[in-house]
Amino acid sequence: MKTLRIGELAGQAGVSAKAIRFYEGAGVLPPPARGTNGYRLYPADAVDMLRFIRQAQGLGLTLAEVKDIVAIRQGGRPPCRHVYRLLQEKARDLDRKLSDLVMLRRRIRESLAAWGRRRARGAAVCPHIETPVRPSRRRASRRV
Amino acid sequence: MKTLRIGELAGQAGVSAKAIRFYEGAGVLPPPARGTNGYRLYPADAVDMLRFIRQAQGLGLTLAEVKDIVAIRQGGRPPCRHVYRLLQEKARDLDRKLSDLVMLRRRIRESLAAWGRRRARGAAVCPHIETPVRPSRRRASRRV
DNA sequence: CTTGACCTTCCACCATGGTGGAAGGTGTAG
DNA sequence: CTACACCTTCCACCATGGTGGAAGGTCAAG
Repeated sequence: MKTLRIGELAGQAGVSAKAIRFYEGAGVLPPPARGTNGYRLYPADAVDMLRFIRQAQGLGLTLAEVKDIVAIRQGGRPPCRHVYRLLQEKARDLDRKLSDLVMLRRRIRESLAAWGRRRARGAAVCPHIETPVRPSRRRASRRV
Repeated sequence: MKTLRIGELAGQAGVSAKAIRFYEGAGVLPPPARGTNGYRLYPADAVDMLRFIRQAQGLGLTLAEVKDIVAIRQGGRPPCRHVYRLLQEKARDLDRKLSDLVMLRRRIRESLAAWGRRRARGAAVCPHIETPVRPSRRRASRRV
């Protein structure tokens, strides 16, 4: 099987070599084999792994979470329940986040619409700031 | 008009005094008047301002963005177009983010379902990792 | 007068997700 | 042999959004 050096892997996966080493250091990406020269030698499927990492990351998982998932890929099956729970929780997180975001979007669109109307009538206020503050569990959507 | 010291403001707005000074330093919160003793003296509506900041932040705006908006609140009307554009763009961002998140959630739910099915049939794999990678404009939703 | 709560500034540190560069080894081409 | 691209490690730094603590000033109560 052909192995890749870090630069090739980086090129193919669309990340920087720096980032790859960073992932390895962070425990997200398993340490690869080394050549006699000390170079990292990655199996071809490391590309998929990296793409998965980017994908998961881009979709809202932190590296720490990705790490857990990737660890399971390596470690065989034992804690696969863990992934299950993690993903279940993530799905719930997303539900909350989604509804928050939908509300935010609606509010922004309303502000924009109101602004347009006032603009049309010549008022010179900036209504976006004056949106009523509904003191809810704002903390709920932080640290997601 | 009654003024508040930083601790009172912090208490009423539900943020730390540290954070308030941080916001001021970051240019998000305008520097308040000072007493002869050097204490910061906030007008009562600073509470609203802070709540607005937290709200905006909690809803996905960065402090830099909030800063722009707040600057306009202070500076009168001139760049109110700017807020308009900012919010328009934010709304578009949210559209993209929302659809990405909906996809992620669907994928996770599918993974969970598949896992349940395989589990029922006794397979010992971890399917969540093997989700196909659709190499799209993933970057589009980063830096939001 | 002392105690305690509050305020001031400043500097350091935390996590997260990296990037940049220095100093040095390796490998191939001309 | 030299040049150049590539690799190694390590340490520093960036932004973001803060928190913590030290050193000192202020103010009201006891």
